[in-house]
Amino acid sequence: MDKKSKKTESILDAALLLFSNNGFYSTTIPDIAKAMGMSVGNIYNYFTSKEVLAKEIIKYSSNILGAEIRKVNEEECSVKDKIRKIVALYFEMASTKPQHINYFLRVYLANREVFKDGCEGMLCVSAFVTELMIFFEEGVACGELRNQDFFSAFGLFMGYLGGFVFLNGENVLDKNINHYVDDIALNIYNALKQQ
Amino acid sequence: MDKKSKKTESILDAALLLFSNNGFYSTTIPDIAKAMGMSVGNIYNYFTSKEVLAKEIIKYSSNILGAEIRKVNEEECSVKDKIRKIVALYFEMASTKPQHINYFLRVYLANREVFKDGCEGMLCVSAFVTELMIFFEEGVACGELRNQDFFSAFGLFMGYLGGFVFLNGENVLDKNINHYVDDIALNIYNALKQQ
Amino acid sequence: MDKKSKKTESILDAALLLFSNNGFYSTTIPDIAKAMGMSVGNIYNYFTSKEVLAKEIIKYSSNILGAEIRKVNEEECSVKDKIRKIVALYFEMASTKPQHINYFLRVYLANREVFKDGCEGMLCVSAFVTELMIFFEEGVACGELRNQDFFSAFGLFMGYLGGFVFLNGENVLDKNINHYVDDIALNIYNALKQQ
Amino acid sequence: MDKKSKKTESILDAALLLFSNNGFYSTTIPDIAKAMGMSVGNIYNYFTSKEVLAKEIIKYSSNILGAEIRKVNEEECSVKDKIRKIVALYFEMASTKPQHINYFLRVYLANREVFKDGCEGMLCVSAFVTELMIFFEEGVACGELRNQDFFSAFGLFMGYLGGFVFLNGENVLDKNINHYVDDIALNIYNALKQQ
DNA sequence: GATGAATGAGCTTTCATTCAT
DNA sequence: AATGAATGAAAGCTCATTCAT
Repeated sequence: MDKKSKKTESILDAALLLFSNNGFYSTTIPDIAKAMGMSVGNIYNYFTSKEVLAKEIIKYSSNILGAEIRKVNEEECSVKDKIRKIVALYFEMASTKPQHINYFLRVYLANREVFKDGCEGMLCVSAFVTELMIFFEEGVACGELRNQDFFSAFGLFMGYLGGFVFLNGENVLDKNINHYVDDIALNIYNALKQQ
Repeated sequence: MDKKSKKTESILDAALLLFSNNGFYSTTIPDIAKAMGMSVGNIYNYFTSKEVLAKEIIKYSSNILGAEIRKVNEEECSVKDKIRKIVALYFEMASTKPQHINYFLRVYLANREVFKDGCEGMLCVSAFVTELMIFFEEGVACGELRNQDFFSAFGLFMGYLGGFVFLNGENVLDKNINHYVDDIALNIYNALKQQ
Repeated sequence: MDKKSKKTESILDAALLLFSNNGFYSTTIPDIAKAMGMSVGNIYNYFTSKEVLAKEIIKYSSNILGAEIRKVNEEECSVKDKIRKIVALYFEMASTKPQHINYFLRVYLANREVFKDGCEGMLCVSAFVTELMIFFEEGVACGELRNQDFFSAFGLFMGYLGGFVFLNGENVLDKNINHYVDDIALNIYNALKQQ
Repeated sequence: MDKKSKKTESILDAALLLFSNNGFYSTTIPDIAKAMGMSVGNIYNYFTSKEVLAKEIIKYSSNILGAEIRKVNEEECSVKDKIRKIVALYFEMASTKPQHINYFLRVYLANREVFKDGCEGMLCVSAFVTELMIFFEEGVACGELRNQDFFSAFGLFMGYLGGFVFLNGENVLDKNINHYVDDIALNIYNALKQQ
């Protein structure tokens, strides 16, 4: 990776962290610059506006999350196990690198006006959606999952996991989020399996 | 209802609409005032700050949604039917009065800093959560639903429906959202039912 | 005193207290109304504006302070004793009804723009100035005080006392302000006496 | 002095002039910006708030006045002469750079709420108070002044001079303020001298 | 006389973006 | 590439004053 790409990525990382913690509008460009030890003006040499930066971040996070799911997709195991692995990695991510999931929940999902131009129709999260689509279609193909509308299944999977991470952030769960993996994987499997 | 309460509620309605359409930070008090044909200063005679207004709105919407679910809870029918009715009313709401659900998704869920003081731990949405808790516990009591952690079930129900409404708003669904009611109700039932 | 005058005076009292404690600009008409248990609008039936109210108050306080000094002027005693009595009553006032002196220091002396029209040249504090003028001229007439420009003497007297009350308010004095009466009366006497 | 310090000081000068002429609350940040030919926002790159600016100004003026008095303190002359010189320089200042003294009278002395945090107990005017303390203690040490409480003497000195500058500003004096120097210096000397 | 909802101009402060260096 | 001072529009909020009741 060349020097320019390296700096571009470190801006993405710093901004991701701040946006996901404090929200898009409560994070300022000077905040990001200070967090990086970089000047305000120089950030604009890498991203032409705050909105563009926000759009690049969602693609960046979507790629990272998608790559994790691809690893599961490439494993040789039952669909039931795959579901468990995806839930586990999602919650693992929520514990160790929560910025990716929080960015999705707090920035992407919420500030639609920011992602209006250029991210229509899940375009900016397609890396991630695609992997789930592969997972689902393979599960249907091998007969383990019921054949249904993809978005009915996707909404279940992602809404459930996202909602649960939100509940965890609200501190309403009795136990650590990782304790819920089995329960939740089972619920998802029961919902999607061939009855 | 006296005159003052009436105006208070009409501010809630106007602000709810704007916040849910444009987001909390992209909606200004002048925007709300203009939408109401009211002066900026007068809004502050009813709500002491923009944040306070946002908190009152989430309680207001939570009450309205909760009241709808209570009606289903009070009906005499199978749990399976109740799930279907709740999904249907949720999507009906998303079609006819989307501001309530969008406010939940776009404002409450996303702008945590705004709801920090006074809404901790789902406090401001308790009217709504309580009804779902009643639904779930009755379902368990009559043996139709598997006994599991409430939040595992709640996260499924609400994450799923919320996520699906989001997908609908993104225009990625092939059909009108009401066409998915049966699929989704079935998935939820399969996930939660006594196996 | 008729009902109207009574209410007028109670507005003066309430506003005097608030203005002297919090300053002219930091006190609002609603503050005054609330302190009185009266409506905002009704205050305007008694005083046509906040500025007019402020001007009436300085006359009101000047009358009260002037009346106190007149009592001393009317006593039969040496000029030296009169000085002591005036200092003592001034500090007594500063302890028991500080609003009058603080209004003079914090509102009248400071916010010149408010008193521009109608209070030029000490006009609004003439009741008070006049009494000190009488005191001074009698002292000169009886030979106890040196004949000098009145304002040289007035500035000493009032600047000194006012400044001292300010120091007291700043909590920089070691002892209670009343302990300084003798020292200060002596200093003033030494400054003004026939050498 | 570097460029940034230079601009900081020129903001202090501009704001001092406006505050002392028009009062703290009647002077707006846009007023100051316009007087400087600078943008509103940029002022906040130098001072974090209007209150902070006001506090910096009182320290700035206190330093300037203190430095003038130090010069007198360092001269070799009688205490009587020093009093005259201090009175003369004070009135000279009141004529040529009245903003410093007026700021003290109209802004610092009056708007206590503004100077509440960080300027307690004359802290922000200590440069000035210290010099007068030195003057007084040297006068006592050499036997020319009566040993008395410092604040009794300080209140006389500063209250008198401040009060007189106020009277001058009110246009009630018959003659130019500089004509009163001898009278006033004599009064102060008589008050403080060893009898 | 008495009320207090309503007005709207104006305040302090913020911040994305620019640009001379 | 890098800096950070500078801009200025726009935000949230306040409050003297009015006026229908």
